[in-house]
Amino acid sequence: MKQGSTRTHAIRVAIELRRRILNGEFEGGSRLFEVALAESMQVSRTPVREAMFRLAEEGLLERVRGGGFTVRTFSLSDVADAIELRGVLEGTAARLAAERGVGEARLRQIHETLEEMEGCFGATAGEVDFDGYCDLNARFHTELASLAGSEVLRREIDRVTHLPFASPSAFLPNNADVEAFRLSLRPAQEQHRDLLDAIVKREGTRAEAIAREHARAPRRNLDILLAGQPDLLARMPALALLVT
Amino acid sequence: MKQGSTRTHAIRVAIELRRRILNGEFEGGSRLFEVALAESMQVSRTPVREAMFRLAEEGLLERVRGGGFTVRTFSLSDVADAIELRGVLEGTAARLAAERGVGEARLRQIHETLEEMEGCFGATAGEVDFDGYCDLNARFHTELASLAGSEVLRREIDRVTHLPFASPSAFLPNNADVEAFRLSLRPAQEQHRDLLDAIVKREGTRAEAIAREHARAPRRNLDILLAGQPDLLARMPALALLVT
DNA sequence: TTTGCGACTTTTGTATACACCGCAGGTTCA
DNA sequence: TGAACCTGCGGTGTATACAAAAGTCGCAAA
Repeated sequence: MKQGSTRTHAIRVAIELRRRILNGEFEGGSRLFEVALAESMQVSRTPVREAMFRLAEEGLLERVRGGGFTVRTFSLSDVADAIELRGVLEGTAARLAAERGVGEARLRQIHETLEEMEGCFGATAGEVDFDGYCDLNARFHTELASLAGSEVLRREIDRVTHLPFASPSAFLPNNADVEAFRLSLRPAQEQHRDLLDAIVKREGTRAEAIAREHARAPRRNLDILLAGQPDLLARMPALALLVT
Repeated sequence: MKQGSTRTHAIRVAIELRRRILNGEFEGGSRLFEVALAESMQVSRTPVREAMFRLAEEGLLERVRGGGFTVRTFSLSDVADAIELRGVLEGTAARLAAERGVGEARLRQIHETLEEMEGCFGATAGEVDFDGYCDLNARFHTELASLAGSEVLRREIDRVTHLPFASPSAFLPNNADVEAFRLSLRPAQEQHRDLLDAIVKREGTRAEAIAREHARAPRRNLDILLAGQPDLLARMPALALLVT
């Protein structure tokens, strides 16, 4: 394996392996063999093992009795639960931020992000800079997770968010062609604004409720896909782990 | 290292290392060296590394830039946040259980646990079987975590609970001599009962609120210790990681 | 005195060989 | 005929040697 951009083999293998898993290159639940992977990536078993430990920590692999790992599979209800869970955690971050108060600097920063997001919307209803919005949306949610000043909470949000279908931008990118998705962005942005408003006004319960509801947008989009666009569904990399 | 009861060296090392960390045998934030540990446990570096990966996953160790691990330290506010977080997650489990409904078998089981706990209380106010109650309390909370039928949520609760000071029975055991603790058990048991009642009646919001409030009991106990019993505080193994 | 460079040391990262465990299939013995 | 046992194979677990990188110390020059 070539000395790529990253530091250690283990990290590179982890990245490559993650890519393959999310691409659906492995059967759901199938076992991963160290030797085979090591050969296919031109490294020894040692960094492969380390990479597998890391992916297990991420929740993409599962330790199996008697040693080794299998690719973890998720049911549709797991996806729904993960989204619900992110909503609960972000809601807690928002509530605590409101209850405890937020420093000037941090508040200014996330407001700035909010205003930048505003710039992604064009004059007419359906006109949106999708990619730009996605990036900024991710940044907004990262900043939100830190807003309560709790490292414990921030970590946990980070964890849940790492599941590909539970990220704040899940079921958004590469789908600008779905009318319903584009139109859902404006209300989402309104929720962002209301959320900050509630935090500033120290309205913890309201902030929590808004954050929870806001997290459900991807869930709605998923339902739309399930109902009407199975072809698009298949193109979603986040859903390769789904077992039907 | 002798062939102990468990299967692999890596697991044994992880257990032993966890014990040492929780015993406070390492300075907070201090780095752990693979060779030194390997020698002290009479194994090679390989299982030691694996053990450290596992403990990092648990949140007891922290990866440091440039490789290696340090012992993670927690501030008092981290402890408070972890307890709050457990409350939020158990609250979610309770709410979802109420909203979705719970199967007969599971419901009967957790009710059984509840009744067993009742048996730990004696005739007079302060008379309690402390150890028995602790065990059953842990069981009750485990069953609660599964009650919503969400594997994703159950895992996350399990994770947070593994931090020693965030477990449902934290700041309970070995402290039967503290009057305030013993007296707090009866109200706690009432909350258990109310919680199940809310779930059975499908009152999700009420169930969530009770679970959240219930999780704060350890927090109150911690405050009591902080205020009046610093000597007892020092005897708490869960708090060895605390940096003041 | 301070700063920058370079060799040395320490510690982690990787490859590899070997040990061990479970399992499947065949063989042998009652 | 069936059951117990041997045995080879595919796989992970562990030890160890070596490579590479990061940190450390001292020395020299400005």
